[in-house]
Amino acid sequence: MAVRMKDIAKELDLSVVTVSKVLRNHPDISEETRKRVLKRMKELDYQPNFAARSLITGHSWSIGLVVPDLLHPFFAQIAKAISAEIRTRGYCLLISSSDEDPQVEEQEIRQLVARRVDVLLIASARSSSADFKSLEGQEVPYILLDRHVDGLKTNFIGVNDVEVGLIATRHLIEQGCRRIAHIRGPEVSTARGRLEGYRQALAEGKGRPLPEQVVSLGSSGDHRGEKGGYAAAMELLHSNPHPDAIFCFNDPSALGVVRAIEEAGLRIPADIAVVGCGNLPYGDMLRVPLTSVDQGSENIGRLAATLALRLAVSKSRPAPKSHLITPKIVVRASSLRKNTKNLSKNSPMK
Amino acid sequence: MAVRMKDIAKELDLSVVTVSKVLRNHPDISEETRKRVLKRMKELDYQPNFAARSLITGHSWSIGLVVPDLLHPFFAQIAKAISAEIRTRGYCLLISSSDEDPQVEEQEIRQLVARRVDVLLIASARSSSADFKSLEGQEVPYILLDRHVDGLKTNFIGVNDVEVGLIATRHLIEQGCRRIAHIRGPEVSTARGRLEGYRQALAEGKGRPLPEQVVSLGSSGDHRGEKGGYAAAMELLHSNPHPDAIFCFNDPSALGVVRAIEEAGLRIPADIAVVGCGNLPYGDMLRVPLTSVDQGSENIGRLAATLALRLAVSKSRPAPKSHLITPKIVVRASSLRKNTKNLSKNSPMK
DNA sequence: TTGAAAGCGCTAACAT
DNA sequence: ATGTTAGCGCTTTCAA
Repeated sequence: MAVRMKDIAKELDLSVVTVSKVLRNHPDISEETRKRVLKRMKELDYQPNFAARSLITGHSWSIGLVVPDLLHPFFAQIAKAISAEIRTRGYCLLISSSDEDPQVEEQEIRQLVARRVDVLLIASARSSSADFKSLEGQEVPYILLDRHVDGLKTNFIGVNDVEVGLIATRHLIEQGCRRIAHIRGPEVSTARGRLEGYRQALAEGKGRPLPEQVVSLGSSGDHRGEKGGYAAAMELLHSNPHPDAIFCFNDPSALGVVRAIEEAGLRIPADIAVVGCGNLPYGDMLRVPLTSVDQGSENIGRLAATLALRLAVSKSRPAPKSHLITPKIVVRASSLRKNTKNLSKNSPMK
Repeated sequence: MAVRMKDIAKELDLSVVTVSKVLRNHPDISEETRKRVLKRMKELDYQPNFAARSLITGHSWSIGLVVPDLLHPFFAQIAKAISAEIRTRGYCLLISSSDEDPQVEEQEIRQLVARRVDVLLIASARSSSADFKSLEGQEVPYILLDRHVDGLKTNFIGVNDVEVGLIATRHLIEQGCRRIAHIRGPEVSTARGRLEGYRQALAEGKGRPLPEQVVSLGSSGDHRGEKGGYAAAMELLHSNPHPDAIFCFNDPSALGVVRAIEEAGLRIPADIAVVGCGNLPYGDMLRVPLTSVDQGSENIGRLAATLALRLAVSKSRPAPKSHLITPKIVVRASSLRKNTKNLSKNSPMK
């Protein structure tokens, strides 16, 4: 067995309580005793038993994170940022990748609740507020990431998705595009918001609103969305006249769109401009460097960690907070028809 | 507070023990009692307290994973695969991203040990076996992933790195390249192995061995290695004559190499062929589709999970096992000078 | 088939 | 400044 407080206490002829106090920097300990205990702890490489500590304090000093897909850079970046942030405060991160499966997500959340994580961070694959009923019942505080649920008054950290749709579409209009299509994502808040922003931008001009043309990615299990984007683009290419710009729900689908356009023998951006969403790593190294809306995933991670730590310690349950990141567009060749002041000078590679 | 066994027991006029037995499917329980208890548990949404259970059983039903960088698709894929594999068995995954920092790694490992994870999976940023002394002392079994440490008899799951270097270099030779350079990685087993394979391949021909030319990526903190690859390529381009092929330690550095070559006004692969390592997602969508050695990260994750689960339950400590994945080359335009039978038919996008 | 007693390793409240 | 007592929620052992 591992070394226990009892062992150290016995060796040093002290009580367990004294040893415990030393461990937690209790003030009522003489310098001498403290030194003796600390020394022996070092020598024996003592590690306190968290299970025992958790049992009595009710805290687990761990934070749970559920994401739809850990491989997706957006979520990986969030996870990484959270990990870095909480580790300095002695917290651990329990991560679970739900594979975009609501069933799995539900089950994993139960797991994490049973393990008494101090806070739960969820980038949910579900969309109905009913799904969160069970969570509301629990006393574990939780934060929704990226995707929120209508009618659920809860902590939320994500991107202003309407703004995403707005700046992407506005950018395309500025580039002279007039038949701008949108490939929308599944029925989650992010897709709805981006669609809404797209529509707002189309309606914004002085004259009559630009025509809207929306197709759906479908909710296939293919997380990369490359295939979905390809299929959706094929549909758009067969319309007459075909669009002169496509704003895509995410970068993977945009890559599929690029492929479809190239196969059709059309040029990007001359015939059709393309804008994605997420600012994929190495977007600047692609065959057609991809214009994309950056969602600041690192910021989301940092903010989430900060809020999580606050919730973890606060005994009372503070009023839910919403935090919206403002997205930024990163303009690259896939949409650059003329020089605009919007062009980011040092097109970030992240 | 959450519902406890005691509450259920009292309500149903049973003892805690009986409830506990029902929970764990103990056979000595009458069908009727079992049903009653199970029903009430459902109604109250009872979640057993893992801390209490762990304290007494000594198992935490959790597995720890330490990776250098969660954002790197290679490690993200491993994490995802492990997560999927262990979740079905009721285990949780504690992930920590060490940022390639040995200090952080050490600290995180201590954390995980203190939390009594049942198994520890480590893709280590360290290279000396001395670093693992403290772990040897602990009773927690651990598995090294991807990078192993010489002289440490331990569980290991990774790629046959010599084979990686061999097939990459052989491929370049087959393509007619004769001045093949290698940009090697930092002093870890993976970099050493690939270098070794590179050398073996150069020596393999009938005539006298092809000349070797090796530069180092340097151990900069830049995980993407894009900058490092660029710098290393610049060095190679200034040699006279410059190489006609470059085999890179990883894909990010290969991207930097591509950039350097293009800036120098040379063609890929006509003037210089490039091969990377890791088979980055969307490698086929790059400006220069990148030939790369796939390391089967998903397999590594699955194997790691399987072995981890075995170690988690076995009371005795089985003899350490090593498991080497055989890498596969995915040939794309960056190295394709002539048609070869090596060209994978359906150039996988994963 | 059920339950009483003991205790996992630690912390909190209260002596001394 | 140090120790005593009690108990966190559960499992294990053994008795009924």
